[in-house]
Amino acid sequence: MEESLNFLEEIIEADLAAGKHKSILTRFPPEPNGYLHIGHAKSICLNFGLAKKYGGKTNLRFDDTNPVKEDTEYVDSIKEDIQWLGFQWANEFYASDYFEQLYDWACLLIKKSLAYVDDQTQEEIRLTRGTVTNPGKDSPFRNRSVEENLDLFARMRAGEFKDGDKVLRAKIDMAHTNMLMRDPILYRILHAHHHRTGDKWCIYPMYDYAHGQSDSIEKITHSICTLEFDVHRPLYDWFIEKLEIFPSHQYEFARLNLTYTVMSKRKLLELVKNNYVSAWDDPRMPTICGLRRRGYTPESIRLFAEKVGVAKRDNVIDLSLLEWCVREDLNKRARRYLAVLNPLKVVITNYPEGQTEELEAVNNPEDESAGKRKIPFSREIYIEHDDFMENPPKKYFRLSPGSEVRLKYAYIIKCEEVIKDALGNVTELRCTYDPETRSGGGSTKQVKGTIHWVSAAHAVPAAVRLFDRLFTEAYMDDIPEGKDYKDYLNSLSLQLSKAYLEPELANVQAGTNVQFERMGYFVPDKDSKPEKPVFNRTVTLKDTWAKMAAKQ
RNA sequence: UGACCUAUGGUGUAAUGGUAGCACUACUGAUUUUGGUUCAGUCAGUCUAGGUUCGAAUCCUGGUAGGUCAACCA
Repeated sequence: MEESLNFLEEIIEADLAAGKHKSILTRFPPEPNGYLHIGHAKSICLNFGLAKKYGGKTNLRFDDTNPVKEDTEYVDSIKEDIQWLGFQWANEFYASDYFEQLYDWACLLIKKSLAYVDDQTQEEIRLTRGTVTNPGKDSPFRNRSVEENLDLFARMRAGEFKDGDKVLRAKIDMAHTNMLMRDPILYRILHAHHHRTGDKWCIYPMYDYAHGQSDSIEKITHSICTLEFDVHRPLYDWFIEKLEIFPSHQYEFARLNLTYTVMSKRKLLELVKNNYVSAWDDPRMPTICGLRRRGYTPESIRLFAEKVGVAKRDNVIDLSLLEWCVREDLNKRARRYLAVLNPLKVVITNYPEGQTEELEAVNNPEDESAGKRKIPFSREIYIEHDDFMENPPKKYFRLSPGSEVRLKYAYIIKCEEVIKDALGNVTELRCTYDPETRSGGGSTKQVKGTIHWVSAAHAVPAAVRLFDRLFTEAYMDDIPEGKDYKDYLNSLSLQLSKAYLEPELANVQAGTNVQFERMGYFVPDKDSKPEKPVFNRTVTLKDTWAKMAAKQ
């Protein structure tokens, strides 16, 4: 059975078969102006994955041609995230490494009468560019002599002019149907400090003038980018042709869109800047570092990238696929523990006071080699508040007055009495247990429900936040207008301040992924059918654990 | 009233002129010390109208729908 190829793999295989390249070289070219998100992860997995599959290499190149937006902080985070995802670049380059070469090539274009210095204002340039349906008009400066252009361009570099006074433009065709070909700007004057070149330059190349040539300099064979750069390809090719340099080729694929998820760098930056979230790595963020804090593994993200596929049509991936990918990975690897997030006290009235026994629990039901552990059981325990309902709907399997339920790894208990406070809130349950039903004791008694619990005397209080789907749902398609967005986000965040954890969890190392036994909650069904549980959203503890340890 | 890109179940993605397949979701059943997991199954698709062909998701033409392009951003 032959594995089917995506369109990029087909292109590469054809190129390799035709002897066009001996091996392939791809690149991942982020602009260091923000943190990487799940959309970049797709691109990273593609570029590195393709190179790996065909025995090639991948460069990391920072597209740092706009100093006013870029920062070293972003460079560092990008490198960290790529490595965390499990990829290693062959070379670390910067577009700014090529500024001198790019300048020389610009002079070459001038000499070939293919570029000129334009004195028009930004406004004039915009107006004379025409529209998508109307051709543009030639600049009055379009036919300056080579000598004058060379002189002016050198003086631009020397800093003789203010920002915006002049630009260098390619001389192509002001009536071209592709707006990008209407004498695109190559260089603009920007008296700004660059995070790498400092104050050496006051003219900076534009994306179109820098990207293809950078690819060419590095001899990138397959320059893979997203669909919106499709219209840039003729320009990309134009520079390579006129400069007669290594013919890199650009290929476009559809970028990733995820339901309920904000993916624009601009909006994510807004969330951080306005303190709607704590930082770029806030677990509610769709950034790679945010996903990492939420407990996503590199493996799960790589699996996701593989599952979403690569094509040229616009797509919106269902968030449930991403969630499926973590569960798929973690179900097999992460140990499971008991933790009660929203506790309700239960006193087992017929269990001897002061008695404690150790019960055996399985560390991972899908992996026997993970072994077993002991958990303490005693007269007073906490159960999940949601696991008790005073007036249960028809198909409720858990505790309600008079009903029986199994405590995972322990006994079957029966709810005998409900205790309420003055406001009528349920504050405690009185239950009895059946000593014959100890787990593994051979009892044949069956009950419909099994719930998790922790011994009140032994439990560890958790002063941490839990990261799970509730956070995920905070990503809406658009950021709501107004200032209550922060409250909105917080209302969707699950506070774990009340939670109690099984004592063994205190020994778990920081940075370990763990899963809690059924992290479920009830949501009313849209068609107002009886409410329906949503289950096992693979709750994981990661960096947060270190914070909790520090507090104690 | 432009150019370019795209169109396959609810969502993605295969099939490259020869049986429309796979995954996620939803639903059903089996197993189950959590309703999770696992296993089995069900629902559901070629935008439209012509044309070429023995045969079209695939090639051609015309429509339609969506996307991209008019930063001195990338």
